[in-house]
Amino acid sequence: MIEILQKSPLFRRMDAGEIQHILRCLGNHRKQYRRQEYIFLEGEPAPRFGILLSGAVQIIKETKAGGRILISQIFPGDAFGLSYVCAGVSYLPISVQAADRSEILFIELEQLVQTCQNACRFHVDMIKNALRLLAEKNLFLDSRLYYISHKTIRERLQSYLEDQEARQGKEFDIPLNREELADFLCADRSALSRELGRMKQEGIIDYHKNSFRIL
Amino acid sequence: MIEILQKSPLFRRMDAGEIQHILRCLGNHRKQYRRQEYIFLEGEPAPRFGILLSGAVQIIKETKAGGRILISQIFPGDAFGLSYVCAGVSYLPISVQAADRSEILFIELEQLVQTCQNACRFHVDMIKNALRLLAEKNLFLDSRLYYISHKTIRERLQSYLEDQEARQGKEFDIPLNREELADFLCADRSALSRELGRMKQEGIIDYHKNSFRIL
DNA sequence: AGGAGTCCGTTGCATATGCAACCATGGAGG
DNA sequence: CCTCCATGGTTGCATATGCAACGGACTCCT
Repeated sequence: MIEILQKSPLFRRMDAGEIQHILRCLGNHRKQYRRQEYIFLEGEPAPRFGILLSGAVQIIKETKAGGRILISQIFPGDAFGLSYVCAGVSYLPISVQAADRSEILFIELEQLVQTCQNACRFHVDMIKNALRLLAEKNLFLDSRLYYISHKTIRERLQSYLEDQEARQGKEFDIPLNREELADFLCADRSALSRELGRMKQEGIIDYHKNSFRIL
Repeated sequence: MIEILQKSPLFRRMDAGEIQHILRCLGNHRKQYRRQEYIFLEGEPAPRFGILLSGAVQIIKETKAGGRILISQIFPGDAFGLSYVCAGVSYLPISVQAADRSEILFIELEQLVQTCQNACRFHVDMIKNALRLLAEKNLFLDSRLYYISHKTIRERLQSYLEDQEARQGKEFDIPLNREELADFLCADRSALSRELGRMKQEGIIDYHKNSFRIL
């Protein structure tokens, strides 16, 4: 368990001893779930968030039509529900379900922000980590919105690829396959493929598999 | 100044005396800017965030083509740059410019999260407020992304309107005019108007000005 | 009254894109 | 070697939508 938490962004830069220590302040409230079991249910309030210790869980949304939309997948070490807890929502707009037998560590907002009686200085680090987590998600959503806000697939691709170039350099790999990229940019896979072909044809970009270059 | 801060989400639920007190811990670092002057410049690191005390500032992004995209407008009491600071970015992807003569209160991350020497308990409140701010923005972006991820304007409208209905009830007003709604949903104003007309025609919805109802 | 400005609906047209279907390639595993 | 499966490129077609232009209703100001 400590090894998992060391990889968790919420416990970033903490060693095993520090985590041991802070776990006592946090209450160490753990629970096991069976496959398919609901962890949070749409419509509930959100008094605590979770950290997945083992297994796999999914954030899902049930549509009016009865369908289920997969919002995101959570892997061991990841936190989920943090935004809802920090925003203090009284009605969860999504459900969280175990995709496998899973173990969850639950943390309450008060436990996170209160400087504990033990006056442990790691609290400050963990608060910083929580702020970082929310802020990074924010920037990620911001950038995605920025890409999608362009009306044509070509413009979406260009804004995305320019961003990747700025981060990784002249020749860069993208971490998504074609289908994932199409989903990410809210476009049809075949239409995206077509547009990529055209752009290569016109000499705007060059690519091979997942390696790209803007010309 | 205290009156402005009382309206600021970062100082939520604090009275004038508490704000006075916490300001001393925060350093009270203020600065005046003239119209057009840059407050943060694209490419800089982000060591501190700002709270607008008076005036107006804009978040802008310069495009490759030399154009300027207005990302968002900041009004007195609002914080800006918080996400970049909390995420610890070393390269700001946007610029912040004064749209009017403005006064800014600057706060550093360390000042926000460190329990101050004065051991003032308001720190905990402020940290909660910062978490809430980031989390709420998160949920806002999430919902917008959810609307936009639908491929047709009709579906975008439906998901948006259903959400508003869930929040406000059977008959609800939307806070955006047609042009703002079109921008928000990343659609063309005339196309959106056309689709609204069709939906009313088909008896799916009814509306008059900004008052809507789903049938 | 007249003029300017804002907001919103309407329409004709070109086209970008979703959709469905099919094929090619390459890797994994028997 | 063969089969199965995942990935991704291609294409025909219908249509949703961006774009540009215009007109009506309304407010505000002189």
